[in-house]
Amino acid sequence: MYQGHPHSAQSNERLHAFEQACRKAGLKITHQRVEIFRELAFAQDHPSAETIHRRLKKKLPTISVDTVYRTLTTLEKHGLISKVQTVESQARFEVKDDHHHHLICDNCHEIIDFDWQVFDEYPLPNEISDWGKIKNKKVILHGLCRKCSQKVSS
Amino acid sequence: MYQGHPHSAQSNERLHAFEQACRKAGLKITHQRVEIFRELAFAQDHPSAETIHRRLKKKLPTISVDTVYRTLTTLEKHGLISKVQTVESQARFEVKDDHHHHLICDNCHEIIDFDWQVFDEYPLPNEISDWGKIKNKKVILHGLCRKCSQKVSS
DNA sequence: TTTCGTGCAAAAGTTTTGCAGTCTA
DNA sequence: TAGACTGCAAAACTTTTGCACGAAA
Repeated sequence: MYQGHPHSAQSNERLHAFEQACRKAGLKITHQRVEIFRELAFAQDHPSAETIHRRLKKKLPTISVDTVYRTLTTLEKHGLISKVQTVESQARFEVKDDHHHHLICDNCHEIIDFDWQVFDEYPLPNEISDWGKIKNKKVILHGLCRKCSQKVSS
Repeated sequence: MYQGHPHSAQSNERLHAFEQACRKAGLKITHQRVEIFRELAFAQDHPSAETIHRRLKKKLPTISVDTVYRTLTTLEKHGLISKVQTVESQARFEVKDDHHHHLICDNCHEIIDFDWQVFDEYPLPNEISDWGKIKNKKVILHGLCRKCSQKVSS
């Protein structure tokens, strides 16, 4: 359910898989790309391009925002990451993973992932097949996270 | 499931309810607001501010884009309409209605509504209650609509 | 008549793009 | 070395805001 710790073996695997995928796609493995992907893979909060840029400046002081945008667009085009559906003005991203759902706090805009296997296996209503071909189904829950509901009520 | 025809009794009811809600909220009932709401209520495609503006120019040639933006923001603030979650750069809107789900074509970006009562009544996973308080649950299906899958395959 | 809303124009916020130099393979 | 990638700067696109006039209650 949750993503690995920055220094775990699982993390290195993830970066290794990323480099493999880049090679396969004919993308050069640049310092910037690796760091952007790493940032996204280890963040649990589905950050925007601006957020990723801000965080990376500590490590790569000269990285530019447009590189972050360009890289995210490229990686999305190659199916390595995806945009998250939100009602916010800035686009937010996550490492591609079709099988999870989102829990969104309407106050602080935190987005966290959750699994729901029973739902995943549940058949869709019949009428849907008339519409076309479904590739992905996802549940999005909105509400107030624990922290925000305490703030609001206090 | 679907929204009423422009000239049905149901439609007039909808507009009437809108005017009531405006009065209750202390909002003046201007020509522009009524037309923007009407456009949204009768459109079945969850239009963006730009789209609404383009469509309204036939009827109200002098209406400005910023009025459309301002009106949509105001109506959303008062809970009469809502933003739709998308991965697109322009925000899209719909008349507020908590109990329906979305079917999105990844090619032409058509968004249509569907009902799924079995899901609505299905209990959430237990762990969710640890996170906070859920106010709304929604299913979003992605895929290719019939028209687009034919185009792609031909 | 008073207050709120609109249209205009300008600004702010988000993302994309052309170009010249830099780096990966 | 060749082609792809980056950083810079400028542009494009989306949305918001200040102000003066116009419209609703």
